[in-house]
Amino acid sequence: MRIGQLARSVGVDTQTIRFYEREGLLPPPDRQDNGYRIYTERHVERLAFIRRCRILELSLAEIHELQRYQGAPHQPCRAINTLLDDHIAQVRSQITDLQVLEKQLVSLRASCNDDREIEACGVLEGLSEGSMQ
Amino acid sequence: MRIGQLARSVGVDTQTIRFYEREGLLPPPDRQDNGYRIYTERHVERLAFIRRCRILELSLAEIHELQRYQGAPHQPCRAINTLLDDHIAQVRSQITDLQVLEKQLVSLRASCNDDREIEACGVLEGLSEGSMQ
DNA sequence: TAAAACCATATAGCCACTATAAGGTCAATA
DNA sequence: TATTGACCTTATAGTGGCTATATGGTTTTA
Ligand SMILES: [Zn+2]
Ligand SMILES: [Zn+2]
Ligand SMILES: [Zn+2]
Ligand SMILES: [Zn+2]
Repeated sequence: MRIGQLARSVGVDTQTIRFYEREGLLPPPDRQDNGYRIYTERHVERLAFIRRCRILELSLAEIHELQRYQGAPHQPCRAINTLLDDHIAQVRSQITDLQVLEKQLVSLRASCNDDREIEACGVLEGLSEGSMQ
Repeated sequence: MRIGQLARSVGVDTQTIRFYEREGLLPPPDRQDNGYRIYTERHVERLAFIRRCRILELSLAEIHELQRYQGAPHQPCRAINTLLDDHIAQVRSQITDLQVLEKQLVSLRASCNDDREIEACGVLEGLSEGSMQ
């Protein structure tokens, strides 16, 4: 199949497919005489794998690492699980950070109603006077 | 004061200060005969304002907008409060998204313990077989 | 036969910086 | 006086993961 069909069947832009190839995540496929890329079913699987990883916000580097593990099927899988644990930890810390941020923003927002002049806006005051901890 | 002292007093890199100037967030200061930038106390305040906004993850575009409001002190402040409301909504949606992500990751992680071969790793299986919703 | 749809490469843009290179200026020290 | 070191300048490229644009070749369809 050609790149357009691969793109449609996995739900990715053709540009993204070429990008993954350049980044070494997707092996370079054979070419037709006219230079068009020809993909096989294995490419579909490989690309779908990448997409599922990306949905989980694994980085391209992490995906690369997972692909290397796939090439050594008899090693213990601890490294894979560790990779995922680290990723989970990072997501949790992002959540925590955003929750702190949300509290600060809500508290700032509470310092003003909608019926003031900008001069007297509590939000702008809060941002200007650095009463942030 | 020169750029280094401004940078230290606000806790920013000198590069970042020049970057803000290029982006129109910080007004271009006067120059000494040798070309060095000379900053005033107003620049300190302005830069500190930007930094406090950035800590709250307001975008440079949003900061720009806030600065425009500062120039019209007798307008009603509704637009400012709306800007903040939108930002809070965005932060909350990020949190929600990350919480969904965390659940998916934890469930994937639960499908494997640390004592398997990569071939049998539940994590890799889950990523390969697309049993994701 | 001509238009529409597809393919190719190369390049730039997004965000908010951060890093590097290559050089000019100034004060203090050996 | 010569040189070190700290400071300043501009210009350019890199980060991540795409996405958009420009320019042109190829295939399919009407
Ligand atoms: Zn990760
Ligand atoms: Zn207000
Ligand atoms: Zn925002
Ligand atoms: Zn495992």
